[in-house]
Amino acid sequence: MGTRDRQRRVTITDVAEHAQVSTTAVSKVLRNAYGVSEAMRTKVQAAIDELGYRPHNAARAMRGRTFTIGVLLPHIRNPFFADILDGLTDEISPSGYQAIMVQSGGHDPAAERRASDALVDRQVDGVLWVAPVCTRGQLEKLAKDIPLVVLGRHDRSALYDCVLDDDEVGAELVVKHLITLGHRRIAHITQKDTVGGRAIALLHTIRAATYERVMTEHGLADHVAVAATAYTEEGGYDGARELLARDPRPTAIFAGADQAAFGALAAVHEAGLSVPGDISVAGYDNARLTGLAHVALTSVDQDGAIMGQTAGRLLLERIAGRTAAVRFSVTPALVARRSTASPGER
Amino acid sequence: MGTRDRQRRVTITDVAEHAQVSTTAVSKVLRNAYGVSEAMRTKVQAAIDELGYRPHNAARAMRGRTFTIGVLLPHIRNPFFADILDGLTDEISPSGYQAIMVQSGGHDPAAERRASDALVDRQVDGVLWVAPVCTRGQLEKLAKDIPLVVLGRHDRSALYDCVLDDDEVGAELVVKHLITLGHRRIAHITQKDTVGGRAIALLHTIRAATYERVMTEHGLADHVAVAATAYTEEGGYDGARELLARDPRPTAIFAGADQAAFGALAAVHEAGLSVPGDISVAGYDNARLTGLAHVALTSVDQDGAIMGQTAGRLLLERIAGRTAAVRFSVTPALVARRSTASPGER
DNA sequence: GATAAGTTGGGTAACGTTATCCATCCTGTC
DNA sequence: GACAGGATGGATAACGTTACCCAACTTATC
Repeated sequence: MGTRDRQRRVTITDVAEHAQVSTTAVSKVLRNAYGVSEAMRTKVQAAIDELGYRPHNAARAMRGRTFTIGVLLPHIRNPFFADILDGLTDEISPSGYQAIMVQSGGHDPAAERRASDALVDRQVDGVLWVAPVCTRGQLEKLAKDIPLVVLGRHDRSALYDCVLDDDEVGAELVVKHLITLGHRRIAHITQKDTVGGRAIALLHTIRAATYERVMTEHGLADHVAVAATAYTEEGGYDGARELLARDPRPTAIFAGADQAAFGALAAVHEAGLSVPGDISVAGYDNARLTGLAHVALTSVDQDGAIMGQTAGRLLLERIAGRTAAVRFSVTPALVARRSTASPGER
Repeated sequence: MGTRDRQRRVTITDVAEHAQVSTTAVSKVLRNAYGVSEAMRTKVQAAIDELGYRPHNAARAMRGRTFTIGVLLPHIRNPFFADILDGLTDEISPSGYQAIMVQSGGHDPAAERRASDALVDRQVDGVLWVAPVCTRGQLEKLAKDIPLVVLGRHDRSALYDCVLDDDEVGAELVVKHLITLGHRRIAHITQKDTVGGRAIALLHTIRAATYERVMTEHGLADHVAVAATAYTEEGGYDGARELLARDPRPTAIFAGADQAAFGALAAVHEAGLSVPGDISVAGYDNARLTGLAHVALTSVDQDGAIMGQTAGRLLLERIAGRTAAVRFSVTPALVARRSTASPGER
């Protein structure tokens, strides 16, 4: 440990001595527990302030709560996650809770498992898991130990709460928007399933299925064209190249995520085609960059801040004792920008 | 706490019983401590695997290490931070360490303070602080308690290590690139200082100062034009509008960060001007999106993964006992793309 | 004025781990 | 064969906090 001379921390005992009371009394004040007079509260609070005492989290974790919420994110490259986190923080910090994040690593279930273990080992009071790829069984196993809210999955479970975007509505908005503009050959870029049948609950599956449904409902079943790559720039690039090579070429591409739409835009430009003159492109997520004047991507806005805020509220409720499962769905909205137009129009 | 029936955790005692040895022996095996025979090691390890034991982090924190590195990020909207985090994770996970992230909130020193306290309270073994805005004194105070590596600040201190990009080299590359292309009226977008004199150490100050130095060295002192807004899209947008309104108009804009460059691009397009026909635009950071075909932003690449990896190594060294301060500087490289060209050229 | 009921404050045993001792046991050495 | 010295394993006291008790006191009730 080296010779670092960490000055000894101020403990609850120091505060108790300084205020001439017992450690129990101090602990009660800290936890807003029953059985503390107003006089006691002010006296102890004064000592706390005077000594600059802060509770030792690890010691707390041995007995009670840690006042920590663990957030599992696949990665931190998607600005949508930042919105979620901000919403969560707004909701939980007034109650003295702190959010800590851990990267779960996206597709690799083993890495994801390690990340979730890391939070459990650190005794967080609750977990917000964004876009998990593991099985529902594993989520339920975790939920038995710790209050859990899952964000961005269409699973149903009696053991944890779900916060999700209504991807069916969102995808329908995009496809109908393109149809209304006059497009018929509308293609879709989705994510390739890495895992088997259980993927049904994942949001990209919903978006892809809705795309096919709406196309079929409008008599465009023959024009369904799907490239299964990934919700990344590279995936969008590869997917768009694949779709553009088809004959006849689609006049519109609906990418299941903005990141993929960015990649698709690059591929379209590279092919010497113009947007929206030759090809309309639409995304999903309404990431910050979509709004920039030179990108102006049509997208679907899901209010990440509200989702994060709700997740926070649900976690606090669960920590307080609620056991019944709750499901919260956000209705998304279409944001039409200049990347989509009627086919043939400039 | 509700009626959740958390099944009791497997503890070191359970492992000891199962392996018919003392808890001390198990602890020694876990920590690779001295005084354990090969036979003992395998026996204990077998029991650990069989019972699926995982060390209880909070309990560890009471006595020894937590095997946790805390990472303070201003926010998670900058993909450059993701590179840093990935590099850090690669470096520390083989040693059994786990990184947890906390948002420090950017400009607000009070929020930053709360975030850093949160990590200290959670007994992390070391802290990587990315782009702190607090005073050097506060950093040193923290460094007295916990091994600290600061990333992205040009401070010097005997108490903590620094990992930084050589912003002087990077900024010089950009300005010289533009001058070589034939530009003379080169403007710069920088960040407005929120805090007083100490800001000298922050990277935007270095980039701005270098811009002025190189301009002056090339006899272009009269053409120096700086807009002090912020390293955000909005800041870039506002800054570019301000610069474009000047007479004579600059022929090139060097934005101190890619995010600002994106905003500047939007403003240029909105003004009906073309890039690079009318205006060349360059950024700094080489964020992922800069490479996309339809953005193609000239930028400066600083290898975030290497920086994160180095930070991880330095932290492990400090945890192991090193006390001498180290300073690690990464030399950046220019990535010229289509957003810059000779003035008047199309 | 005796008793019950409620309020307030404190003593203390955990929680799971580690580090410092200490007690063996084994292996050479003279 | 006595003894030193190293290797190995274990007992045990912390670490800072909380929650379950119980004791003492105050107020209400008959």
